[in-house]
Amino acid sequence: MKKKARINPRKLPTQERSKQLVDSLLSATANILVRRGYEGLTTNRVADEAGVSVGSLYQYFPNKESLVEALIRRWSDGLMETIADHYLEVRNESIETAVDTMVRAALDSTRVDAKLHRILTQQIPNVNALPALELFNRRMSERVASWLELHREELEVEDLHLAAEIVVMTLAGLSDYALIQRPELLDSPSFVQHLSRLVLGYLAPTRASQLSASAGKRRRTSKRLAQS
Amino acid sequence: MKKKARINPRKLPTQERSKQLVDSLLSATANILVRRGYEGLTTNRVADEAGVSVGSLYQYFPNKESLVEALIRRWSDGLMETIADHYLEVRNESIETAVDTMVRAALDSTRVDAKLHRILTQQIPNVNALPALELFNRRMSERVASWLELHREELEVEDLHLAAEIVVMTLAGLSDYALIQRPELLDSPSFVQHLSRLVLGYLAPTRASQLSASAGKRRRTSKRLAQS
DNA sequence: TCAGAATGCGAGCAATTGCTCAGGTTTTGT
DNA sequence: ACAAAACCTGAGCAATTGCTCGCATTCTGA
Repeated sequence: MKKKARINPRKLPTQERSKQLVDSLLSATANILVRRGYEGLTTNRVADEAGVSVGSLYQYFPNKESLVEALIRRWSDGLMETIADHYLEVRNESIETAVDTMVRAALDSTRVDAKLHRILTQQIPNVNALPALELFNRRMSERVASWLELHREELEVEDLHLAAEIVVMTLAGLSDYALIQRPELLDSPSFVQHLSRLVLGYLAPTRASQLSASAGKRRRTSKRLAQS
Repeated sequence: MKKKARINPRKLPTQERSKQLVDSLLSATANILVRRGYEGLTTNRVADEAGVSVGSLYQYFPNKESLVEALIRRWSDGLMETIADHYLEVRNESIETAVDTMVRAALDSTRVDAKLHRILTQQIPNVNALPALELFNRRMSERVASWLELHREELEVEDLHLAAEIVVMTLAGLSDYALIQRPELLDSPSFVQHLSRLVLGYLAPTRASQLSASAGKRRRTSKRLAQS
């Protein structure tokens, strides 16, 4: 148990064989994380689960942390991709619809692989994955900001970048919170409604107030099933 | 390194001497957490730092986790208290002022002992402190909910309990996020402004829209320095 | 074909950790 | 004063972990 034996991997996977090996190591890592948590994650165990030997593991990962880091990178890239899709979907919609879609997208992406999502977001502080997370958030914020630009005149906030960041932070935070402490909320229609109102009321309170005024008793009818 | 040797402490501190011991153990735990992180937290090290022997530690804490759990309890109790004060302050104020105060309170409580706050919230998943955290959130939500009751007619949300929970979750989440990823924001006036707008726009979009309408060019002048 | 590079193996080392226990010291109640 | 209870000590056990290294196997390209 030295301090930090090595920082770079000894080799990069060039042949197909080794690429598969790296891949199965990451999958094994994910499995073990889900089944036994971070405490139960052992390099020996990972190698075992992946059906390779520890030695091979240490060819491509300099240490235990880097395993989790790599997994987080793979995972957040996937997340980014699916959310980018929603972003495209939404370019030409009204603010109300777009916000609704974004909220659903956030909740959906939390639900997918919920258990892994949960463990990864929780364990991020344990590994040096903050940079990766920051990057992720920055890219998300930029996306949202550039979407906000499209609606500039309808919005009642000036600093669109700060606004975008706050929206992203809010949705991510509330999704995670719900996942961890109130899983029922994730599937509750009224939760979606409230989140939409939260975001819309922030970006365009006037529109939001109109909306809640016109919804005296009747249910609001917003369809749009986010998928993926 | 057994699995979980014992769950209950052997003794409860009854004499004054041992109470001080327990206290210094918790403080030592906090110090070490701040200086070396959770990885660096060792029962031997804690005992050393507190100037007692490991044996004594294990008289009052059944295992390592319980140390951190106890620390989290002590810390969240303190938090709860200071925030409860703000709650009293605010009973007779307008929604706008009250929201502003709550936002500032949230940011303040994050700033105090920022480093410890950060490590504790991050390490909560590592120990069995979720129950304590849930309790904390529930109590906070109840406080906020009962405050919302006072303004029932002015609000444009029906489910006040859900609303309270969302407000609490939002403020806590954004404060933590800011602390960890954008510390500058914690002291930025415009961040406070945005958060107030976020919450107000959710609870009472009509009022929020009036507010942002009347703030064409001029700076909004909201004083009120939250202290504590 | 075949050398050398890439890949893979896994027993085992070195270090560390959480925790115990037999025994000493201090406090309390009488 | 004195016994019992509460408190404290710390050497060291048992287990576990991250990681290395000498060697075997497979692949690549000329």
